Parts: sequence; structure tokens; C-alpha cells
Amino acid sequence: MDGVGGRIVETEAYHHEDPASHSFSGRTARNAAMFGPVAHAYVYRSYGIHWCLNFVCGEDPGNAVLIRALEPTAGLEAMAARRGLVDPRGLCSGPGKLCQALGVTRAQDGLALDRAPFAISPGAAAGVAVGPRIGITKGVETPWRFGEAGSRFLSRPLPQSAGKRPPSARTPRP
DNA sequence: CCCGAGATTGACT
DNA sequence: GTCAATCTCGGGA
Repeated sequence: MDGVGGRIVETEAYHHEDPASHSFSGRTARNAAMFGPVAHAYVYRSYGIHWCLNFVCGEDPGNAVLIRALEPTAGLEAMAARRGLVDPRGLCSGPGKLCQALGVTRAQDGLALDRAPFAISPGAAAGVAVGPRIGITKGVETPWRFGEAGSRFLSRPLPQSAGKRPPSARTPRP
């Protein structure tokens, strides 16, 4: 869209049987796109302020992947103008930020991902780390957050893969 | 019908 | 660290 874009470096999965998913309680006006065809966008309003972009996918209706962060690669100037911020690391490092930078709103809800204004192409990640999802209170035990290991463009750091840290590396509070 | 919580962010103490 | 902004939905009156 407007030549802006980047590499997807962080996602979270939501399943229709997952209590953290918007589709868990069935279809509503907001989440209708989740029950539509796969490879379409689901865009919803978050906290009444931000937009969040999902890709509808999977075998059953009501499954989607939340796009949480991009590594900006195109249209940096346009994204910086929309975000009112210059630092590339702050442009798309969060689901709400990325939608503001790309100009994604309800206008894109339900649109197909294989044609304009979207342009998705496959790519390879250096390494994928897994961790618990962010900001949810239900389904916290399901570690369905995925990100490129070591990327500087994540919304938050991911757990170290194959971590071999000492169990209690934290300094105890006096 | 009314109220509280939420897949967030940024400004402020 | 704490907190407000403000749309959508689910549950209770």
C-alpha cells in the first residue's frame, strides 16, 4: 500500500477453540472476516483506538494469525510520516504501530491478501523463537507467539531459544 | 439497557 | 512505574 512494507518478524496464532481468540465466542459483526475465506485480512479495533491486522488461515473457520511486528523495508519515509517518528525500530514494532505505519484500517477488513492493496511474498527467517502471547488473560498457557530470533524489530524480546540460563539469574530483592 | 474488560500505545508521576 | 484514550462485545439487571 503506497509502497510501504517490510518483513514480518513477529506473529501470534489464534484458534477458534482458543479462549483468547476473538472467534472463540462465535461470529459477530467485528470478527466476521475470521469466518470468511482464508488468505483474507481480518482487521479489528483494539481498545477503541488502534487497528490490528490478522491473516485468516488454517483448516477451520475462525482461525487467524495476528501480525505483531515488521522489519521495515519499503516506504520508510511514508511510514515515518504516518507514525510521526523517524526511528525505524519504532515504526512497526507492535500490532497497532504497524497498522498506523501501513495505513491499515477497517477499510482493509475482509480484503484478499493476494492482490492490491496487499502484496505478500514468501521468505525465510534466520531462526524462529517461540513464546507466550502478549496482552492476553485467557489461554496464556498456549505459547503461540512466534518471532525471528534476535530481530531488533520485535514488539518485545522473545525468550532465548534453547535457553541455558541459570534458573535464578535474577537478583533477589532485599 | 448498562457496565466492565480487552490480541495497545504513549504520555506522565 | 502508572494511567487514560475510547470501540466492540458479552454478561447481568
